[in-house]
Amino acid sequence: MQSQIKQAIKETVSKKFGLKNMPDFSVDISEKPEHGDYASNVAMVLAKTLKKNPLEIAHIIDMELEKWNIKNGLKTEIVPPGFINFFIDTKGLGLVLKEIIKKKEKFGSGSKKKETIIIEYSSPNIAKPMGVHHLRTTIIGQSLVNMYSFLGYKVLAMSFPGDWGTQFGSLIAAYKKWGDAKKFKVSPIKEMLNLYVRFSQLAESDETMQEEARLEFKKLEQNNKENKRIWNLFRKESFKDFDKVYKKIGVKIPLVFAESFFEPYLKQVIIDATTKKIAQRGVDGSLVVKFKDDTPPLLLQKSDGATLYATRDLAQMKYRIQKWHPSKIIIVVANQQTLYFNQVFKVTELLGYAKKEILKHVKFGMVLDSTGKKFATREGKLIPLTDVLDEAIKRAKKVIGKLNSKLPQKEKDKIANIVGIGAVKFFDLSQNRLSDIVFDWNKMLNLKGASAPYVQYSYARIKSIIRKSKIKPSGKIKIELLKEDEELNLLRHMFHFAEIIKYSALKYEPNHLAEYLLRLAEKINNFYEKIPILSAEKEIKDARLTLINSTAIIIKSGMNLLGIEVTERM
RNA sequence: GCCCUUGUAGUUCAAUGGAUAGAACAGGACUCUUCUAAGGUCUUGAUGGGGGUUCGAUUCCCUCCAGGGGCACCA
Repeated sequence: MQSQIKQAIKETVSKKFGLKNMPDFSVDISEKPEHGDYASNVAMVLAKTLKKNPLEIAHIIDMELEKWNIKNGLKTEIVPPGFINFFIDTKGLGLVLKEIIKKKEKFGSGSKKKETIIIEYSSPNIAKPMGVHHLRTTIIGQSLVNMYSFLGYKVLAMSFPGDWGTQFGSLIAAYKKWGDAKKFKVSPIKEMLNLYVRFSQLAESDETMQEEARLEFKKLEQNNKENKRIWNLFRKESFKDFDKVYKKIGVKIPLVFAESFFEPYLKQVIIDATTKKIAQRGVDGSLVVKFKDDTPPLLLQKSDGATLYATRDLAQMKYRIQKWHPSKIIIVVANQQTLYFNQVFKVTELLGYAKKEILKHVKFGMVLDSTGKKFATREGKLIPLTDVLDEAIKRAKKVIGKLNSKLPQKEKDKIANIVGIGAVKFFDLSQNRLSDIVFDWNKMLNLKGASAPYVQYSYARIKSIIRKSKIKPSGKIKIELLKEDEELNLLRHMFHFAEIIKYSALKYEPNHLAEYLLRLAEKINNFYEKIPILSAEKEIKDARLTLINSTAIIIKSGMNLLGIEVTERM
């Protein structure tokens, strides 16, 4: 509807005023009911070019649009300083309700598109537990995957785990020095972290240790048997651990291409870079890309011939582009790496792999420790993600125990899982992704107020009413029976579902969808307080049940797009 | 030093150049013989400072201040 209104205005204006270059104007979703459902600023934008009073322009446009409005179930109102507000009439609202009932969980989804979008996210590092800081990339990435799929794109969800590089030289060196096979077998992840921390701390003041690490990695790249064996051990245990975490948070990433996968492709990148004269070989043997502008140079090969993260990233860019021809590659990685991706995107274009424009770094703020600094794994300050999730489930369980003691234990556990994990995810997804988050247990595990449980609770209450009604809503829509403000406000809000998803996906900002769901829950709660359903007269009861049933569909659908489950009881 | 990013109630966060800057938590006052009180109603309270562009700026530009991050042999 939003885009239809905009298009209609555009046509009307160019016809009426004969404007060739239409200045950009907006058709926004109104924030307040008294401003209608949509509002346009077109008259104010045109005021200067046309040298006319904006109110006068608004009236002219409105008159021209009148027929079109009636056809589409819209009424308009012109308000100073020159807004044109559009109100959807009851007929229009009835059509929406009908569509929700018909399409169910597909309501708001887009038609199938040919474009392929690659979304790279999560990408944990081998030999380290997944920490809270992996939460953001994993959850934001997953919700983008869900939204773009819903909109009809062919989405390739992909992760690029770090299993190669000098840090594995450090680990192998440490394992050879202090490794204990027994301890390793008992708790491999903990042992790997210990080795890494111990080594890094010594290496900080000891140059020879760093040299040793580089040497061990070099040997790994040259296929040294013992080093490869140790590395495989690390890899196997790590992937097992990742799978556990993914299972717990309900994330599935079908395509996993670890750094080491691209080893055979590195040579070609080096050849591309040298033959195209993009990179220069230094006297010490290193290979560096220098940029024309003031972007700092990017190293592709060390003086000892070993490759770097950037080399492997470029290899994967080439691989992906040639294999899938994506129209967009979205990479969900923290703020930290902004400069790095600038460099890599530039080189990708210089090498002729793809235009820079199809590459998008979706960056986000970092999770900081209580002192406001970043979590440094090297100093062993990491908070494992599983700890956070377990604590969330524990807290949810406590609340359920207090409020809903009649449910069987098994169902209670299931609900605690959905609520606890949902709360953690929603906390992250409901805020603007660019700001840093200072880690705080209470903040992250909030189960009250503007949170996942708030939305989930609203859903459970609707479901409870539907269960108690003992009748199936007829599905017949008699919109004239819905007269109360609370009913119409609810419907008006549901109307915008599809637009919000599009907007969220386009901006790569799931928080708009989260905000939308909070407001939807708020509206259903207002409805719940004031409008009786079960005790209403038969026809009205049926209409109201149809209405809340469709609200439930949207809540579920929206929460699922954020990667959060809902539950029938809680 | 250069680059990226953030700064909004006591606290944690919203706000697509629009209309009276929204929530939540904390504080205060109400609300379960009525469909789940993880709810609802009322209430106190904010755009870091200074310029500029605009009919209109939390949003765009400049500058200063403060936080976080980055700047070739780590990833």
